Amino acid sequence: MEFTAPLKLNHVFRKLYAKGESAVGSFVVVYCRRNGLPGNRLGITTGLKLGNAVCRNRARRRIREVYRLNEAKLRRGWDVVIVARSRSIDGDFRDMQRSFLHQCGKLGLLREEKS
RNA sequence: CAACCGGGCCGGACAGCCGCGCGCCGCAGCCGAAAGGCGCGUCGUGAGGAAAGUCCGGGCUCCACAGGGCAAGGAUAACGGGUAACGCCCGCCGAAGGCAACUUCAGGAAAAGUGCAACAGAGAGAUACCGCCCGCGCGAGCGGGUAAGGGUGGAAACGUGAGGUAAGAGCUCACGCACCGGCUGGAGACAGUCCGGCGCUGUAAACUCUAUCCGGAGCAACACCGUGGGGGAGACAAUGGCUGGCCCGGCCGUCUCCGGGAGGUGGCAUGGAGCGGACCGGCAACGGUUCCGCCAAGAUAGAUGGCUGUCCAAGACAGAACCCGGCUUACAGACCCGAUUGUAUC
Repeated sequence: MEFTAPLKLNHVFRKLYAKGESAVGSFVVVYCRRNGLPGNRLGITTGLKLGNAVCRNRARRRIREVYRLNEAKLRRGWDVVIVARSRSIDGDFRDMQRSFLHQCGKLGLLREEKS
């Protein structure tokens, strides 16, 4: 990924859940907050409720792929945490991308369209 | 051909584009004095038969290791072998099931002792309800004998037949059964048309007894480098604490709360009780190591995904986390080998 680092510190996750902006979609829940860094940091949460390890892996990979394909459209300097919901395991991929972009638009994460 | 039984093997494939972990090599790219790091590119490689449950057995690591004794707890349970070891595997015995191939087994001891045996039933190692027989009584009944018959029950005085008797009873006999001792066979569990004794219910998945084994915790172990801190408050001063049960012995100021803190490297992967084939030994598990092949994930918010197309039997269960040997559980289906039974044909 071009400008995104993994987010691994547990206290950052908790801070985002507590103070970050959020948007709920049918595939995922997105939390975000400015981080004061030049790039973004991405964290993916796949809870035990989703199923066994295979299901959780699959959800995480599909979410990472959605993020990767649409990374160029996002603003920089944000921490983003994406929480998987059960449809992110085997829902339609194009619907999932559309839903994610809509959520990002709500949160003001999308870059201004260059006209 | 069908049904069934046992074993083995595989568990979507191929192509294109984009993307990821690791390794090697390259680079007139960036940082650095250098070592090296970052970036980019080529090539290679990249989850399972159960990776799972964490149920057993080990390796490895630390703790306790100056020990000694006792107790407790846990595990296993026919016999012989295999193995580093096992509660695993193979063979075999016994029991149960199946026409059979074959499958299943918490398979030591009830004559060391204690307990329990609900309901039913007269009675559960202690018994006479009905019945049968004898005696007494006019009679209802009473006293005694009796386990052959009835009924109850998972289980009722070893079973069947004959003799015997007042009626009966292993009381006696024949055959059988169970147990104990001998003899014969077998390496042994065990088996036997043999001989003698004996006739004593079940339950140990009740306590218990017998034999064998077991120190504890785990890679978030542990080692090294680095960072922060080396502090404050309180309690008890031996009649205390530690030596994860107790005693002897040994050691020591101890304990609780609050505050501060940053992580990295090794362990860790070209391995090892390794896998496959041939040969030799063995019924087999397995061993020999003689020969020939095969082994290449190693993350640490945790690498396999997305899209498109083709094919088919239409993709199940499911993701390595220190490493091995097993067990158990989950699983759409595909293929191969062998055996049994039935049917048809020769």
